[in-house]
This record gives sequence, structure tokens and C-alpha cells, in this order.
Amino acid sequence: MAYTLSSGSARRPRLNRDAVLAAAVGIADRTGIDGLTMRTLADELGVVPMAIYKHVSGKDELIDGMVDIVWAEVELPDATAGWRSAMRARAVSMRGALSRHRWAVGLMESRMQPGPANLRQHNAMMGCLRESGFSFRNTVHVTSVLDAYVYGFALQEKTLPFDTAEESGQVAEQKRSTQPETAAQDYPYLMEVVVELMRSGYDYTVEFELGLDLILDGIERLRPEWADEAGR
Amino acid sequence: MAYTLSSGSARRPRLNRDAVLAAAVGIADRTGIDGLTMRTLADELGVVPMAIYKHVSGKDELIDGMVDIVWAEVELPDATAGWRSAMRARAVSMRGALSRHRWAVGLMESRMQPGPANLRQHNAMMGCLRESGFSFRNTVHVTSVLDAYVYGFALQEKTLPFDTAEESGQVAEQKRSTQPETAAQDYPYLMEVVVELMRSGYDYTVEFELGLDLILDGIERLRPEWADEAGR
DNA sequence: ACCTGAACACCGTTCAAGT
DNA sequence: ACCTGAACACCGTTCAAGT
Repeated sequence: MAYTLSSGSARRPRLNRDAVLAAAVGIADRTGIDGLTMRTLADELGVVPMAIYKHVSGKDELIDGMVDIVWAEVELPDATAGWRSAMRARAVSMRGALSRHRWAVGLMESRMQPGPANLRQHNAMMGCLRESGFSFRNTVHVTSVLDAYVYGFALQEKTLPFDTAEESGQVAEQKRSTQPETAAQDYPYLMEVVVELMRSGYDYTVEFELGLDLILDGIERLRPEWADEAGR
Repeated sequence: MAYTLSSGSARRPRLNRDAVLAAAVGIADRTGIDGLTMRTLADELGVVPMAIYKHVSGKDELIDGMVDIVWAEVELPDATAGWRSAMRARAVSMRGALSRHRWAVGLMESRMQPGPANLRQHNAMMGCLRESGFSFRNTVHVTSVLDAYVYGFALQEKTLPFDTAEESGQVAEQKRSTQPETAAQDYPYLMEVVVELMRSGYDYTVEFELGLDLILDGIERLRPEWADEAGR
């Protein structure tokens, strides 16, 4: 019976939701979120645009699904390791996911229907902090400052016009030589720092972890104080 | 001679670049960046879409100009006040500008042609830190961590589905009652924190300044250490 | 049950014309 | 010098049809 029903179009495996989402993530990774249209996605899948609407209600739901794929790539905090190293590992993992999927920066928290991986992640984060003795209020504070830093760093990383330390030098040099000669007079401090950056390079990972440790130190140092109000 | 040249259309003042940019910022503030199209902008100005292209080369240059208007609203750091209060005031001012112009979050650093207000701002920031004795390298570190925090906080503020402490409660309540009953079992820690947030409210300004002071403390405490390498 | 084709109401931008 | 109108190559999405 099975073979009597299979038609000549058995070439391409039947479309399903996961295949649609995976293809969409691939396109967005390669060409940016603007390069992802229902039409380019359909082309990639070897299908007509309207075929996608059988698996996803529209572009919004498509993006909801893509964002939850990124959330699923973020390591869950392991509370048994202690809150500090759990929070550190989670932040590092999240920055990694966001630099692999730059289109996702700015979308991670903005979806009205948070997906299961998103909920699981936040639940684990709250759980780790609460079990480590943070009050409700301080759990919110810690989440807020760490997430802001991770999102903001990822945003800068997405947004700055170089990817590697070597490229940072090239871009700085190019900018220096492109600017009108007046720039060095009008913005002397800026030029000085740009020239120095060019000389010594810029490593995103080193920079990220330096700031992260500074913030974790701040949380740790303030903790006894915050613990005073632990009942609340 | 002047009046012989003035035609019947003297009703609307002649279009110019500043008027175009100001109108565009207004539309983006009210309706979001998606609500700003060359066509809605033309309507607002009482003009046909193509008229705009005489004052701006296209949508990219339009947005470049809009972003620099936001930069111009950010208070320049006042080095005479000491680096810490200068950095604090600048960060608070920048968050203010970004919450008045939420469409600008994510665009502040992404323009290939930084405008004059942007360059002035960064020059003043570098100047304040360098004059306060920070090494080149540490000037970069401080800028990186502070900007990441401000951008990331603004991103969360733009992105979270409530604006005020009261609304945060309403949203939390609605989310709680909308979720399938299993949510409380699947995500107990998350639900607990959400319920607590609902009870006590959430104030963006308080939250922002708490994290900001934590980071400034971290910078201050690490400073002597960093100063050791001040020559470099 | 799943896919298709044509159409609609939008975009940003070009080009040739108007005054 | 500045503005206009029509057109082009794109969007996301609806609807009626095909198999």
C-alpha cells in the first residue's frame, strides 16, 4: 500500500516544521535577517512560498521558532557548580550562541510567545540563584545586570565593523586615513585610542570575559549586603 | 522681486534636510522603525515620496542622520566632575535618550558613517578617561563594559512587554493566567519570581542605576591594579 | 493532506518630466 | 532648483484551485 501512494515527487523529503525552521536559521546566519524572506526560504526548500504556510502561520511564528532554536543552544546553568561559575558559564555560552546567530540579538526577549527552551533557560537561571540563597529581588537584580551585559556586548559585537583583532587594526587604519585631516584635531582623544587599538588589536572573547568577571565580582561583593534582606 | 517669485504653494515652508530628519524621528518615536517608510514620511511632510530624495540620498542616509540626532541628545561627560560621576551621568543620559527613541537601540554603533555628534561623544568619553589616568587599554575596557551595559539594558527595556511598574504586574498576572496549568509545574522557579515581581513591581530607573553603580564599583576597585600597567 | 498560481496591497528606488 | 508621476523589482499574505 505504501508504494502505491508514493508519487514521482519522492525526490525531496516531505516538508516539516523542523526542516523549515532549520533552513530559516541557516539563511539568516549566512545572509542576515533581511536576506531571509518567505521567498528565499521557499527557494532554499525547493518549494513555492505558500507551501511554508502549512507549517508555520506566518513570518512572526517562523521567527519565534528560530529564536527558540537559539535559546536551546544556550547551556543551562548547573547549580551544583556554585552560582558564580554557573552564571559565568551560562553568560559565555549565551554570548557564543549570539555571535553564531547575530540576527537573533535583539529578538531573544522580544517574542510575545516565549518558546519552551526560553522558559526552561529562565527557570534554570532563577532556580540556580534562589537555591544559592539570593532573595527574589536580588535574583531579579542579578539576572538584569548579567543579561543586559551579555545582550549589550553581543549587540556591539554584531554592530562593530570588524570581526577579529587583525581586522580591527585594518578598520582603524582605514578609518584614520579616510577621515578628513581635521579629524585628528577635532577628535584627538578618539584618534589616539583608535591608533592604539590598531597597534594592539582587539579580542572579543578576552574583552567579554574581563567585563563579565568585573560584574561577577561586583555581585559577589554586594552579596552579604543583599543577603540581609534575604527574607524578602 | 521676492513676491513675484513666490507661488501659490507658499503654504508649506520649503523642505530642508533638518525638517526631513526631525519628521522622521517623530514618526519613528510614535510608530516604531517599521512605521517609518519613505511614503509615510512624505505624507507627514505633505509631499510626494520622491521629494525626500533631494535632501537625503536614500533611506540609509536618512537613518544615519536620525541616529546622530539621538547622539546629540546624550550629555557629554564633564571631566572636571571626576571620571566616576562623569561616566555615571553619561550612562544615565544615554539610557534616557535610548528610552525616548527606542527604535535607535541597535543602530547607535552600526552606521558606517558615524555622524559628528557620535564622534564628539566618543572623543569626550576617551578624553575624560585618559585625563583621569586610565591607560589606553583600560580606557577601552571601561568603555566596553559600560556601553555594553547601557545598550543591553536599553534593549531589554525596549523589548520587555511592559513600561511601568504597574504594567509589569498586569503583564505578569496575565501571563500567569494564560499559561497552561502545567507551567507552574514545569517552571516553578520562574513562576515564583514572576509572581513576586507582580507583587512588588519593577522600576526601570532603579534597576538601571543599581546595576550601573555595581559596575562603577567594579571599575573603581580594579583601578589601582589596572593603573600598574598605566604606561601601556 | 499538502502544495500551487495568481493576485493584492505594500516596500525602496529609477527615470523621465514638469515648473 | 526643486518637485512630480509612472513604473520596476521586490515584500508578506489571501484566496481559490489543483492533486
